[in-house]
Amino acid sequence: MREESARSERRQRHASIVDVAALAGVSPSTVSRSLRGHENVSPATRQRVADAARELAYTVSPHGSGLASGRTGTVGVVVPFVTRWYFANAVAGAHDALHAAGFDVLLYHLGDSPSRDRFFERMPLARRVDAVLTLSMPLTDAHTLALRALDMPLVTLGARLDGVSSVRIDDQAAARSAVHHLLHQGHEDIAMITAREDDPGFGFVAGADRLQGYRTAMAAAGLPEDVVTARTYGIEGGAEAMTRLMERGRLPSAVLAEYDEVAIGVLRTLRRSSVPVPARISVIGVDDHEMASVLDLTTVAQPVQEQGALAARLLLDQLDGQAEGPVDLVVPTTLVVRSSTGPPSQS
Amino acid sequence: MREESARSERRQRHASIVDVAALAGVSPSTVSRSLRGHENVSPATRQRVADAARELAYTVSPHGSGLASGRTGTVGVVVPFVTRWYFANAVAGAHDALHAAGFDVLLYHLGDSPSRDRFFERMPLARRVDAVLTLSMPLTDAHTLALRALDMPLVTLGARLDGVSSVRIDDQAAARSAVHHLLHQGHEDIAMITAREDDPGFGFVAGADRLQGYRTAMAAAGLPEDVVTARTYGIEGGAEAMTRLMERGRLPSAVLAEYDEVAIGVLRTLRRSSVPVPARISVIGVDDHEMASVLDLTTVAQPVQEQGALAARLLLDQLDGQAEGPVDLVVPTTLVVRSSTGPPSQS
DNA sequence: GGCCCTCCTGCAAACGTTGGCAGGCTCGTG
DNA sequence: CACGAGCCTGCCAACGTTTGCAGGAGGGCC
Repeated sequence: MREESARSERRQRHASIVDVAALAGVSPSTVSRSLRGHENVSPATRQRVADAARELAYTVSPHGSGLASGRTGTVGVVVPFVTRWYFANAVAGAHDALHAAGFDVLLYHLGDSPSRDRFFERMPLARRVDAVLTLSMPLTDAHTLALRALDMPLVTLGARLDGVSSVRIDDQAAARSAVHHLLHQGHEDIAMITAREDDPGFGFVAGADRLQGYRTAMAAAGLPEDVVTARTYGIEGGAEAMTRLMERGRLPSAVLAEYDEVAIGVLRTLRRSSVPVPARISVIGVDDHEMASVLDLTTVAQPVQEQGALAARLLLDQLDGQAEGPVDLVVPTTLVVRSSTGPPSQS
Repeated sequence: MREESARSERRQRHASIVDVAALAGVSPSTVSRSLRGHENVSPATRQRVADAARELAYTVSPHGSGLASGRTGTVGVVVPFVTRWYFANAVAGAHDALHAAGFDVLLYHLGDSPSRDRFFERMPLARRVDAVLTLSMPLTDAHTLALRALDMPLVTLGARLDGVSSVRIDDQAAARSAVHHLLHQGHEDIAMITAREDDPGFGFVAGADRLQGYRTAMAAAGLPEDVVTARTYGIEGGAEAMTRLMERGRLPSAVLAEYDEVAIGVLRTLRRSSVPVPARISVIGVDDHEMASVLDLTTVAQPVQEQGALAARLLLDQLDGQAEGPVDLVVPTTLVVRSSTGPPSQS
């Protein structure tokens, strides 16, 4: 009791716009206009207001402002797993661009499929944000419906959505270029490891496209497909899938992993089984994960932070009303050859 | 013109609490109370309100609510670099705990030292959040002052701050236990690589403590110190520092890295120089980074997501007024022995 | 049957800002 | 000197909730 009242007394209320107005000797409206550099405010007034605001350490209340203007100054960034390299980097890129433009970032870390469903059902974004950025998520129809219903600027990263701007790489081409690299080195027995294609609960939505690229490239070369689907995502998934691949008896001469984390899992299994890379088997991934350089993993690199920033920029354009309609930005990838790939063994 | 008016017409305004009230045949106050399950509302009314709200797809406006109640339902999470494994995991842990408690997470990705300063000067957190969680950041006095001035619940992760609750590991003990492991294997020539100790712009604030732990353990064993400071953080820093260490001519028999990413950089340099690990040199880190298992890196593991969740819980307790005063939660670490450490070579 | 208490509900006043509207002042021009 | 055109500025009505206060209805107890 006693303590509580003491505490609430000590907690000095924030200065409000009327306090600033009083101190500056003007009306609240003038303060509002002045502080936002809006319309025509005389330099003298502007100065007085600025001084008063600084003296009172005034910050505009997002609630008051949001209520009156209908804008929140906040963008929602929706991501399945921040802990994964790709997402963390995309979030960082997007955050920095948005923050620089004066927007706050509300992070929604969705996790697995069921929590994802719950999220889209409750749609907590409704009135909290001005725009939404979704990162490479496998979206069900219900999800996209919920997103569209928000009726606000929307950009997707790493995935296509009808009528929505997006930033991504050409996943099919990336996979093809990986396959071509292997073909070029003389491989003919190339397996692909995908991450849970059928139940996309955890996967990158890009998986299907990369698989398609692999198929196209193999078919064009007249070679048979060999696809293994990991039972879980990331390193563990790759490790487990590679184990299964080895248990089949006959080892392919090269493996294309859907993304680098899978490839890293593959490498771990191979090392533990003392299968030499690339002497006995070549491994290639997609992403150019931070660790690829450490593990000497050959990979098809994509610029992740840049894509995040690009997506943010698209969002900002839409918020400015500058946007011409949805665009689909496809950024280039580059093959980074390291020593996890090489010519197949003679045998 | 035409288009625009068409668009704004189509954009159906959100249902407000008075719409719900009208539909349910009650007053807005009753809707408010009912929806928050607050005071006593008759079951019949509660049901009618719930139905009306569902029918209109009503969501409370955070702005209206925030303005009236003074609460934001939002927690600010401040992090230097989300792209780093430790931070991404801590953010994930904290987010999930906060989200489960009904809070939104405003992410502030600060980056390097200058942007950090700018952030704390402008203090955009002021009226947007109910509480703040800062993740292992080296905070200057100006920073902590700005944080305290917010006068709201505050928790730090991976760092101590006077009068503020914190969650962390015992960094000195972690480093000591790493050194003891090496001593136990017979090493006497143990170097430590720290990440930019003097200018903590990028580093974990824990670095100083880990260094201290190393010093204490070495002194207790009667062995001389050998400290190398990396010029940048993470993998690249570790790689570069190891290069310098090798250029000195005499190689230590073991290296303790301030954290796993540094150790990973060390391993990269060693592999590229064909220095066998652990035959010629042992390497140990701290964290148990996701990649440690892939690289067979011996390390002192700490539970990162759990610490994030724990920190969130502390924050929630403070928001509930349950907190007894600041606590300093120290979670245990475990030595995970893999094959990057072994007895020193006979030579 | 009357009185008091409890339970439920409505009223109205905040909360802090924005933006349309209108009015006053100043300055330039004829 | 009069008139018109800008510039600046203030007034006021939102925006959507929460919450203290008060009042009405219904039920239990004597």
